Amino acid sequence: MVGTPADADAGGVPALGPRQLGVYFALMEAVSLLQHQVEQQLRAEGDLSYVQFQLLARLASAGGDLTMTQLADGVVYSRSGLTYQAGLLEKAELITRRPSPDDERSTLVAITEAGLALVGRVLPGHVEVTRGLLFDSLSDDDLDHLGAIMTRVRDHMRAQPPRSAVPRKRKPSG
Amino acid sequence: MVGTPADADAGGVPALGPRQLGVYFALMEAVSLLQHQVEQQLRAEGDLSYVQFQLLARLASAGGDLTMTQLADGVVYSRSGLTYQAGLLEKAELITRRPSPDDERSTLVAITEAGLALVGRVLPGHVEVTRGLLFDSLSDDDLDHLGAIMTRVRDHMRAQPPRSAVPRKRKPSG
DNA sequence: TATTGTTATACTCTATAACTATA
DNA sequence: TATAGTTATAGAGTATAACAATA
Repeated sequence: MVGTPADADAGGVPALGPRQLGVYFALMEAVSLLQHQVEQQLRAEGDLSYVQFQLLARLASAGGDLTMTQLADGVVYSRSGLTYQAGLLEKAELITRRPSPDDERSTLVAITEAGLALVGRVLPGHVEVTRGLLFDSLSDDDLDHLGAIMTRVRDHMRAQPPRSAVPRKRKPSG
Repeated sequence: MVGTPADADAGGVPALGPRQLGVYFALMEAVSLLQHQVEQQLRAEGDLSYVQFQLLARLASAGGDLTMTQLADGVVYSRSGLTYQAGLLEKAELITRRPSPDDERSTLVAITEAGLALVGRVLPGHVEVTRGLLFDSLSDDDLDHLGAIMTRVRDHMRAQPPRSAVPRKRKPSG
């Protein structure tokens, strides 16, 4: 913990909602551990990164095709990054890309049969890992609460102006 | 959502606790968005990655020195990765490394005055970002619940045998 | 022999900027 | 002019394996 009451204002660490900081660090560490395990599973069973899995899952759940921009939303933070990942997935024949007839600037991305099959093959193990690490520790009530909280938080974050929180730059050490 | 009741068993996606999947995806996306914003802030105000911030924060809150192994725990998943990061932090004079007198295999890592100052300089903005994105959406009750849940989950994950969930390898597509 | 940490190396991923083409 | 996407490129980060030194 960084800002417990005891050491607040000692060593330059300001006194700032230690309870919230504790929650924040617990959240980040738990998700970090979960994500690491989940990545191991995806790599082992499907040779996929988590980002690639997210892209495939998004395409699998979308009714039809998605444009690159739609596909990127919330998963990848630069267009070139998505182009790179889409290139890999296309080379592995898990997705296809074709120009949109409506707007010829756009690229329509679709998941292939092989892509769907891979998602289907990987998902059980994926759920198994999350169950063992996350859901086994949660009561039904916890699950409801966590779901309500994180859905609200996620929607709030999505609605946020993307770069509102990058203030003036104060160059530090080097 | 990948496994809602409607499309379960359609397209190869098995029917597996859709409610849990929803909670899981909301959690992962929310934290991903939060982490991305937080990384922007740390980079802008302190020229730090999140991993580097974690390492400094851990050293700042530890009473005294930590060994490399202690420092790595939960933050970095390979020893060479920590050596790399420690090298950067040392070069920036934010930490020091020296051989342990007790066990001469070990390296003792300590945070410098500059390191403490940097943490102190970066933390307010960090808290500000998390407040805007996370805590503003949470009631006091939510905060209690989330804290209780994530602390329990984190401790459960920490106690887990690290590599229990990496079953047999089925090579997939490429 | 086991453990702590470093080094060498290869690889994955991301981001910025320049570019093309369409709206 | 603005938007969608790609390409080139550079940089950060990670992991594996081989290694040295100590327990």
